Amino acid sequence: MAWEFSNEKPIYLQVSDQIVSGILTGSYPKGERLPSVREFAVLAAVNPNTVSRALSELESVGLIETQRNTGKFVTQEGEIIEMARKKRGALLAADFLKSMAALGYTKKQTMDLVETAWEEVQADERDDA
Amino acid sequence: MAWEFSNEKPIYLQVSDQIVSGILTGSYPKGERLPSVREFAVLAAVNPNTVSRALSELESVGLIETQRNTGKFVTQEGEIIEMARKKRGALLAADFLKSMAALGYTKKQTMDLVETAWEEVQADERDDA
Amino acid sequence: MAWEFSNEKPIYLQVSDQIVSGILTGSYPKGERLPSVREFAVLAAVNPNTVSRALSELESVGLIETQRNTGKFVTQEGEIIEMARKKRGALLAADFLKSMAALGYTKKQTMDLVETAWEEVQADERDDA
Amino acid sequence: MAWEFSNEKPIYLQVSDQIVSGILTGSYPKGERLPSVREFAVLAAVNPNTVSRALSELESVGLIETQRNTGKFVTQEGEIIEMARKKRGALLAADFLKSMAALGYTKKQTMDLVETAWEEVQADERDDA
DNA sequence: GTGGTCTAGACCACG
DNA sequence: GTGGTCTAGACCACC
Repeated sequence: MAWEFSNEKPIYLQVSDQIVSGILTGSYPKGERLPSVREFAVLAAVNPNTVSRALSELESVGLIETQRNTGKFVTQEGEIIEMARKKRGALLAADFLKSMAALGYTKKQTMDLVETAWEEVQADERDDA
Repeated sequence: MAWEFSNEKPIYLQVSDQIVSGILTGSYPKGERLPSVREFAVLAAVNPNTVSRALSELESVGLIETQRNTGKFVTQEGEIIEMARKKRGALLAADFLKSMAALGYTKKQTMDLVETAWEEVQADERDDA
Repeated sequence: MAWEFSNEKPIYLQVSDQIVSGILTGSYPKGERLPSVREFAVLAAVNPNTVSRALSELESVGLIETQRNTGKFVTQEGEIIEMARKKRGALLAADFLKSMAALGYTKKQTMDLVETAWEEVQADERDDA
Repeated sequence: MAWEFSNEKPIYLQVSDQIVSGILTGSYPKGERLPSVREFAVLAAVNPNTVSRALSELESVGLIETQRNTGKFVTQEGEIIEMARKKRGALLAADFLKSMAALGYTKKQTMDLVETAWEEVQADERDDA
C-alpha cells in the first residue's frame, strides 16, 4: 500500500508514526537494519529531509540506533520497544477518554462505542486489502 | 475551570472544543444566549478575533446561530447537538482504535487499557476539583 | 404570513423592501395612508426605530410622504412609483447578469435558467400559501 | 483586469468571487496551482489575511485544496466545479426572480428586461476592455 | 453594547 | 518561500 498523509499533522510525524508502527508490529524486527533514508523517501514519496527528521525522532526515543557507515538499526532491547508501546498506548487512551468525557460520554457509552467501532476498523482494513 | 491551552493544537480550536463541550454537557443550554465574543475573550485570556474564529467554526456546523446585534445562541435543535456529539465521538473512537491497532494492540488489550485508564481520568478530575 | 428576515442583509433594508413591494403591487395603493410606525413594528416584530429608518429610506426616494400629525402616505404620483420599479428592476437585472457572466454562463444558458427557475419560484409561492 | 471592490459586500467575499470566477472560466485550470496568498494580496491590493480568508471559503466548499508548504490547488474534480457553477447560478436566479416578482414584474416583463439588459452588460465589458 | 471586517505586523512549522 | 496562527487595534453598521 502507498503511504498516504493527511494534512492535519506534520508529515514527518506521520512518517515516524508509520515506522514506529512497523517496529512495534514486527515488520522491522528488533536488531535488524532499517531501509535507508533514501529508500524511505522513495517509499513515502517524500523529501529525504522529512524522513531524516522522522528518524531522528525515533532515535531520540531510543527505538533506533545509528551505526557509522552501515545504516540505522532497530534497537536490540525488547524493553525499550515494549515501553514505547505502553507509553504511547496509555497516552492515546488518556487523551481519548478525556475528550469523550468532555463530550458528555459516560464510561459505559464509551466502552460500547469502542466495542462497535472496533468492528468497523477491522472492516475498513479488509476493504483496503 | 481555568482555560489552559496546549501548543499542540491551534488555540482557536481548543477554544471551540471547550465551548462545544459546554454545549454538549448543558453548561450552555440549547436555545440560550452565549457569552459575548468579548466576554469569552476575557475568560479565555485570548484575543477577541481568536474567539470569533472559534465561534465561526461552531456556526458553520450549525451548533450556534448568530442574531444580528443581539448575540450568538446555541441552536434550538437538539438533533444537531446530538448528531454533533455522535459524529465527534465516532471520529475520536475510530482514530484512537486505528492508532492502537497500528501499535499492535489487540481488541482485548485495548479494551482493558481503556477500562483502567478511565479510572485514572476520573481521579485526575477529582484532583482538579 | 409573518415577516421573516435573513441575516445576510440589514433588517431595516429588508423591511423597506417589503413595504416597497407592497406599494408596487398595490397592497398599499397610491395616495393611501400607510400603517403607523408602531403598527409596522408589531407586524414585523421589530424595533420601531428600525421601521422608522426603513420609512425614511422610502421618503428620501419620494415613494412616501409624511403629513403632519396624520401619518405617512404613499405618493400620489404614479410616475415616481413606476420609475422606482424600473430603476430597481434594471439594477437587479444588471447585477444578476454580471454575476452570471462571471460564472461563465452564456446568454442562452442564462435565459434558459431564468425560464425554468421562474416556474420553481411560482411553485414555492404556492407552497407558502 | 483590475481588482476593484464595492463596499456593499465584504472584500473577502468579493475576492473569493473573483477567484471562483477565474476557476469557473478556466483562468485557473483545474488541478493547477493557484498564485500564492501573498501574490493574490498584491494583485488585489489587500491584506494577505483577507486573501487567506477568501481562500478558506473556497476550500470549505471543496473548490480548492491546500498542499502543505507547496501552495493551494484548484480541485481536480470537474464535478465539484460544475456543481458549484450550477448551485451558484440557481441561487442567483432564484433570488433575482423573487425580487422581480416582489416588484410586480410578470414573467414576460422579466424575460424582456433580461434580454435587453444582457446587451448592455456586453457593451460595458467592451468599454472596460 | 453586539458582531463583523480589515490592517499591519509578528512568529512559527514545514519542506 | 509556503500557509497558518495570533495579537493589537481600528472602524463600521446595526439596534
